[in-house]
Amino acid sequence: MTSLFDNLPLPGRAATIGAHLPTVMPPREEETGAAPSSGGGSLVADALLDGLNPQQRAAVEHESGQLLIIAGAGSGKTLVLAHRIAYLLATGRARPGEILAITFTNKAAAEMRERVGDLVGPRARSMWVSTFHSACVRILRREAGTLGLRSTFSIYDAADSQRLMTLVCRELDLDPKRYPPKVFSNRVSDLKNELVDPDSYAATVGEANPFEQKLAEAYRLYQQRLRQAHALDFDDLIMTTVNLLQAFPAVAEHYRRRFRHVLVDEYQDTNHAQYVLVRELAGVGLDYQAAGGAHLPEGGLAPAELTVVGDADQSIYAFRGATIRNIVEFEADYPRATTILLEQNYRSTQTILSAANAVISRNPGRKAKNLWTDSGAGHQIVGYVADNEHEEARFIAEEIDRLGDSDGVRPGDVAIFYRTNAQSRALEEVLVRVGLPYKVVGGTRFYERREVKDAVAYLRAIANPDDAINLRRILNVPKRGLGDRAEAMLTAHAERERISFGAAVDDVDKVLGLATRSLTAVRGFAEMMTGLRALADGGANPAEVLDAVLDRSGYLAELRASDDPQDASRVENLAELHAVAVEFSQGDPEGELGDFLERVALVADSDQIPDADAQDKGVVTLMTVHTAKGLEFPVVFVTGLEDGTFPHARSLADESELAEERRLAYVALTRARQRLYLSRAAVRSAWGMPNEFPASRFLDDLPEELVDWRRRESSLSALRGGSFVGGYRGSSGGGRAGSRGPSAPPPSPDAPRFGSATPRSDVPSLAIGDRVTHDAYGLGRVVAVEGGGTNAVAKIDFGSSGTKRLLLRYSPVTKL
DNA sequence: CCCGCAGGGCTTTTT
DNA sequence: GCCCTGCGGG
Repeated sequence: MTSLFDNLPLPGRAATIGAHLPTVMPPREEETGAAPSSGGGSLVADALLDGLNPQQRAAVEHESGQLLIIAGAGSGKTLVLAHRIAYLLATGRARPGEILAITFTNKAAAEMRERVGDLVGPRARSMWVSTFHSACVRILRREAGTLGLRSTFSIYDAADSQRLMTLVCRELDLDPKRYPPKVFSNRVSDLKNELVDPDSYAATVGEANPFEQKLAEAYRLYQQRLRQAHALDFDDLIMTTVNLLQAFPAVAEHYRRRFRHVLVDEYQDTNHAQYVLVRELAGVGLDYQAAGGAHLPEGGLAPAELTVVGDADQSIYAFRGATIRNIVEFEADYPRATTILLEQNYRSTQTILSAANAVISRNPGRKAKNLWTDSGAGHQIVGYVADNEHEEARFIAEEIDRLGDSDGVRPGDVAIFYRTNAQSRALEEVLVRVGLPYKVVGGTRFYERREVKDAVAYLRAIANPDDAINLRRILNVPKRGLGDRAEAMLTAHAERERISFGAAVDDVDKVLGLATRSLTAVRGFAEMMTGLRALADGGANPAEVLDAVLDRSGYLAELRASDDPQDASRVENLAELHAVAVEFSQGDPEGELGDFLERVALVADSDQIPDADAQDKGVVTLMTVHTAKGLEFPVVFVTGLEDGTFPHARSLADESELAEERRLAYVALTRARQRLYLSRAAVRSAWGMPNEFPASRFLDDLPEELVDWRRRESSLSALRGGSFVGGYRGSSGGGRAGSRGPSAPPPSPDAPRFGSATPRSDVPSLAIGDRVTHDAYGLGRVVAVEGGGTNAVAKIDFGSSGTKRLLLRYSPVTKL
């Protein structure tokens, strides 16, 4: 009903596959000798093993079957993968076209391509080195016909999907309070990541559960609308490819014959759909495994060699469906698999590694692993407790400045990490003030800016006339006097005639109920679009099409005419988009509009990370810890180490979420090569409201001798009588005032008390609506409760004192 | 139909 | 503290 295959004859179960494939390389038994490779010039396989440690070498040389490489942070994972690919080529065990290497980000893919290219030269070109998503797009474009899909299908990003879901919910008359489109959108994403289609979901939904029933309805309609628009959302890219491979054995066989070596990077971040995709592509099904691994179906194709690389301790994407099970259970999934452990770290000092190990070792149920290095202890970690986020930022800026003067550290050597994007503001303010050049990676992304999305919407609507979401977005942008009413008439016409929204626009003369004014406007719009499509079809490159769009639509003229300074920066952003298009055409003169749109759709935050150019002094890089994964910097500041910030408040109540936060902290710490700074703010404002936060539990785990505390406690806690030993409590018994701290006056009886630094054992159990009293804020009413037990956080409305979110364990709150 | 304003919700993390 | 949505006046 809602699957893409509805109107297509579904082949039955996989037929037995005939002829043996001609493309498999003749097996070569022992290839360890220094055989100069054939096509690759003077490349000698042995040279690829030079300088590798024994484990790395084993990972490069390993032959046949499935290989799991557990690669600790900084253990040379990318090097091993690149060398393994080059080694496959150099020994003649594979030809470039037989290799499929999958990464998560474009940046990682580009790096991999470059490194392999450096090793084997231009023949690396015919390998597929790409992200999960772009590999799927490539397959889907090629096989679009099989699916009854236009090969120029649109790719909807999260914002597009959410808009569509909002429309769908409205169409279903759902109360946005009870059934928030955003929640629906996320749930649908989860379902797709689990490969649950609308029908099977509907079948599992309990009758007594109205929420799930509505969700099932919305999912079905959402999927239908996507298909009508010839659009796929991010999750569809994976799910649809899996469906394709499973429903059409001939297609699956084609790719299995082609890709004899499948390599997957960051395997710990794969979700279920990606896991199944890998299995389908490699042809290593569980059926095969169940048969003992030795038996092949008659005349069948031997499975591809599968190499996966990952580190369970760096799995930080559970929230988007990644499951650590895929790597933890790899050996169970593939009983004949070989596992190689890379524990020697080539990135960080022993001090940094010891700190990271101390933090991660607290995670329950974790396979023991210990990173080590022979590069020495290095600098002590620097700890700092600031009074608030502005002071934290000031400390960081001063420190960067000082390091520049005393140690020649350049801005480009430095990265500042935070848990959530919102934290970047305070840091940016100070960096601007002191004049340190910086760049924020992520956050409000370039491609999410309104004007950029508008321009891209034009391009998408040109490439795919049925793309209703994007057409509707631009129908009245810039203003053409076409409002809700005109749009509703067009929609009604489309439904009556069972044509797409885009077709209705072209058919405007037959649309009933349109005012003459509107009719003229729509006609003008339709003619413009027709003209633009003709231009694109006539071979104009993306930049030229974009030019025409901005010009003929009047979009640019409108912005230029405005005296709003924001509009001036919008023009600049459009100019930047244009530059991207020009650059694209230079890199790929044959590239068509669809190719450009694909590039635009699949960019990630991490793709805009500045290269720390040796020439340049570079800029300080600010980003979330998630974005930082896979990167390294000589100097790293990890900020906001507070319980409630990092770990995030929403994870405090759940053990598995807390474990993920801990892995996140592990990732953060292991990015640092030489110097690591850990800071926290005693008070941090969110929603313009200051809140007090206790030290992060992760700080507790650090062995004391590793950390040089520049400031141990906040003024506030000193004021309170120094009952707070800033930075570390617990492990050493906690207790007395830090002897280095300023001696604190005894608390005056009427000084406000905001919280107690030592956790209380009698956490009051509160429910929404309870009336409470707080030692400082007075009477209040509980408006929300998050978490439970000792980690409970309550949002309490104190009337004139405002609404506060309090970690009850530390707050002097009494239930009335 | 367009614009301005008020109010509510929002902050995890992303291909 | 910011952005989007919904509402009312022009």
